[in-house]
Amino acid sequence: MSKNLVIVESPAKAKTIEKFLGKDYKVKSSFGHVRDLAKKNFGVDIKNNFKPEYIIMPDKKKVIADLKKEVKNADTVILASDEDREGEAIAWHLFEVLKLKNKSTQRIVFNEITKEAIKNAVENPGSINFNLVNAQQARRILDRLVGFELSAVLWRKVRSKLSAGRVQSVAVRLLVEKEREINAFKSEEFYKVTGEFVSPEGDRSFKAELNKKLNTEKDVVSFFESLTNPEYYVFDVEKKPGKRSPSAPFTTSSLQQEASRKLGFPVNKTMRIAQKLYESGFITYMRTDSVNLSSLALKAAKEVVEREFGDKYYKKRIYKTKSKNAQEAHEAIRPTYLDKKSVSNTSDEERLYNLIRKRTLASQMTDAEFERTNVTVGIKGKDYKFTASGEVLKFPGFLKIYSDKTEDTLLPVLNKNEKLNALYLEATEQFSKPPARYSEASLVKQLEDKGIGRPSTYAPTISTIQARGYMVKESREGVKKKVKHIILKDGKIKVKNETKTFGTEKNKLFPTDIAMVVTDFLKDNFENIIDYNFTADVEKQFDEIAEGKIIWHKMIEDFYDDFHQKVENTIENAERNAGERILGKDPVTGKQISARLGKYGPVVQLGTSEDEKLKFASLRKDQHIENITLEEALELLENSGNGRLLGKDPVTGKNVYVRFARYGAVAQLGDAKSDKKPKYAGLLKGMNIDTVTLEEVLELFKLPRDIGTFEGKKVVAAVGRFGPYIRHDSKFVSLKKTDDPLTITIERAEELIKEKREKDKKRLIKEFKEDETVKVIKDRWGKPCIYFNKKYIRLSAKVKPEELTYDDCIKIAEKELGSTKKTKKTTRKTKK
DNA sequence: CAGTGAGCGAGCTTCCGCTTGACTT
Repeated sequence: MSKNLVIVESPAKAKTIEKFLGKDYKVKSSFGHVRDLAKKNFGVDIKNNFKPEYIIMPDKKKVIADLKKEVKNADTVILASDEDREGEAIAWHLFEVLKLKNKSTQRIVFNEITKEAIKNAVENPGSINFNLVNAQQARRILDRLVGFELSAVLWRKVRSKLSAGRVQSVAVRLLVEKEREINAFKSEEFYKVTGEFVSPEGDRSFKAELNKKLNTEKDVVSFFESLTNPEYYVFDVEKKPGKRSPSAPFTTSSLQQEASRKLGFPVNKTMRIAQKLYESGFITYMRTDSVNLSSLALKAAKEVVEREFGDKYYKKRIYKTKSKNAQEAHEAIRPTYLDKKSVSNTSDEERLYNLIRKRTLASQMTDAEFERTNVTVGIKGKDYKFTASGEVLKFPGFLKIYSDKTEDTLLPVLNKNEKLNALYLEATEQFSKPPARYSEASLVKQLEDKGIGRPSTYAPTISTIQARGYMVKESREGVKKKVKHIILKDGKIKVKNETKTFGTEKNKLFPTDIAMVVTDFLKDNFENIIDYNFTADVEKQFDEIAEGKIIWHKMIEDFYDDFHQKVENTIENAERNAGERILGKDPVTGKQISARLGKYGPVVQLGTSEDEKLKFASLRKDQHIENITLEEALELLENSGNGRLLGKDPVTGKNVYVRFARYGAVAQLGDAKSDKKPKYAGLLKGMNIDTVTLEEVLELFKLPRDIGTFEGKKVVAAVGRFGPYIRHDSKFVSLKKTDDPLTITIERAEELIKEKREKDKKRLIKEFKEDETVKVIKDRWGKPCIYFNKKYIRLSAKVKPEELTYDDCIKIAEKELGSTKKTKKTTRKTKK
């Protein structure tokens, strides 16, 4: 019988600790918070000193029931949640919910999971720190009040189901302001001038760059023309040593950034894989803001570095956190066993583990040492200079393990005043770059720098602002621009025109129109809440609560009085905000033209609500309320429903357009207005609305195409919502990337059909005579499920899929679909 | 798949942080 029950937050941690503590201790986990504010009435009694009403979170009912059983069997309950504000609150909530007694309850903390630290903690128990608990309650209640009241204002003034909050609204604001900076950015052209120089003997050569940017083609040409019989020489050679130090071990945020940069992982993928590594016992906890390594880890790092690389690579380093608002309840993210070089066979886990291991070891290694050489090339009688720099690694230090793309750039040995010849000079036209858009990881970094959000919320925050329609993550093709390339060789100047792509974006975050409208609205009415310093300001006050200097509900009251007044004012006075921008007047009808958010997205509108008849046209995907011009709006209204006119179909004589539709780019045969039913065809991958030709589009209208018969049934090739496919016997088979629906042969189609049948057979677990459309099959992830009414219903692990009968399946399906089916009202459609 | 867009207004939505599975098409 174990006499002591220890409760920690994470089950993986529980397992480890149980090993350290021996038979008298049972270690269980609370799985994080167990209680939260009720939803009704905000879960806060505003008139009664903001008294919170807590309820057990629905998904924790079972956890609590289990813990209650364990409590009954224990003499002493030891609350061992994390050593921070949230952890202290968890301990208190457990105390309350489990109805613990002061006498038989202890509170312990440790920030290192080692046998020594835990034994030490158990031997020195304390009690719950209520100041810290109150600081957490203040944090929670403030977030609830701000979140729910602001969201409710948005529902009334902008659009239903929107959200706002202390963290997410600032994240959205960052995206919006960056986007506007980029839009306002005026790109300037300039010329980068470089030359290749060579010693008179021809044995040593190097490239160097002019120390001055030239702005126009004219400047370049006159500079080149001024170089009649130029005398180049080595003006200066400078050598100096350089050093680079390793970075601190990983925190959640820095891990997300590096995994994004080096492995191309989105933040949620990084966290999912890190969680796996943690659960398998390979790394320490992955949600942390600490850069601290335990004494044990430091010792292990020393051993591994000295063994693998030798003494002169080891250097003990202690890092201090720089991030605001850090709670440091955990260690930095590091391997649990540093000498373990490899962990598993899935390559993503392996790669992330390797990154963590190398970063940890590197953090305890010596500096990398360089020798940097700067060479300046002069021209006799001119002020212009060319410069080149080279870097040679003298001692790798930590770079031995944590490389940062450092290649030696070698310069030849050169002597001051030595003569040089130029093989050629060249000038390439460049454009100054606008500020970089945020990626997921760089947005997280920005939030962390401002002390907003916590390690456990970075990834969820990104998902939330995306789910609310404030942001899209996209890759966009750059714009092709003509650039000039001017070359001076053998005293002759040549000008070449070249094409270069600028501004290509890969997996970047773009704020939507609704994000701009909401941000402006919040800025106008709740400036202080989405101020970048708001979190830092309230954090200061939470700290004072934690130190017992101020009373938590007084702090909330001070904040809320003012805040709530603003909420009331806004509801009363602010106009409904659809982000309307008046663009001007229609030169034909004289009616007003405006751009705003419509029910289905951004639109331009002809006329005002007083006018009899309004006309609308949706904005294209690449157009925004922010910056659409009157001319563009007129064009949209003019072509409303049509799009870019490509020409006429030679057969029917009808107009052919390409336009954006609900699910992507389509070609359209016939006018939306005059023709009853235009014919549509989805564009193929690689076709672009701006570049596709009439000929290519006319080909598309040949689809669906009969390609022959197979087993006595017709085979048809076409393009659908999910791409090109063939249909046979009312079954669909997707085409492979290399197949073209316009040219695919019946032979190839047969192959694909057979392949699909084979695949389906492997997926099939069971089918029924009663109804052919109901099956038990494996889903995309290989998990057994019921296929019913074109939907997949996942089976719980307890059910044996092979033993299911038809009736069982129907029962499960009805239960699942019935319970999740929401009473969705169909919008009434009226036709005038 | 390839249209729609006001207002009418019932009943819904929403926050941040701490944790894992269960879930996804």
